[in-house]
Amino acid sequence: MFDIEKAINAQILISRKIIKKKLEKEPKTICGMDVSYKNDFGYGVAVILSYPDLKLIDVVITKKKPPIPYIPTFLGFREMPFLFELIKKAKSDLYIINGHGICHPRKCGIATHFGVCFNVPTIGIAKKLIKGFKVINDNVLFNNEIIAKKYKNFYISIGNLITLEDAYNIIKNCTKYSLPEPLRLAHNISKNIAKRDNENE
DNA sequence: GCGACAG
DNA sequence: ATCTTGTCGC
Repeated sequence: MFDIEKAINAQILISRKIIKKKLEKEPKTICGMDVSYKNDFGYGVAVILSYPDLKLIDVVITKKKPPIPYIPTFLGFREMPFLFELIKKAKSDLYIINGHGICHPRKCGIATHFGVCFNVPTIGIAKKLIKGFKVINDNVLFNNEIIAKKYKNFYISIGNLITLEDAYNIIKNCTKYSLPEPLRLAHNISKNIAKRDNENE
């Protein structure tokens, strides 16, 4: 059973451990992570690219059943097991996660959840805002603070160990199409694997 | 009937 | 997220 009260408390504790600081140095590698679903299974994929030239370095895949169904604002608890398996084999200077970072009611979207738990720099990328968040002039405000930036058709917020300015510039530098390259590739691969794996049954 | 909230 | 075809355009 999924205990909502405990999950909320966990998110609050995690949010207190966010470290917002500039990257020590420019990342040499960036990893995009995403999970696609088909029937009972989820397919997690991590794609590591060099930066800033964006050459493919590695792809890691994991297949398993998600622990809980999707519950808005608790995505981290559903997908963390996938990210945990992926990071074992996918070490990188920076991680881009499909989902929000601190642009979340308790400042604990999946990118923050993951970034704090594994003490790695993360950026959250999401195509839609969570209920209650509004964008004004491409800025998402939360208590008079710019908590996320809209860029093209998605939103950028920090997860952990980075600043929004750094995150924005890096995302800008690695977005050629509708999503940042590491994430776009992870998304495409996970979707294809989910489809293909299911066809062989 | 009301609300409709990442993936 | 997933269910789903063709079609327009570069």
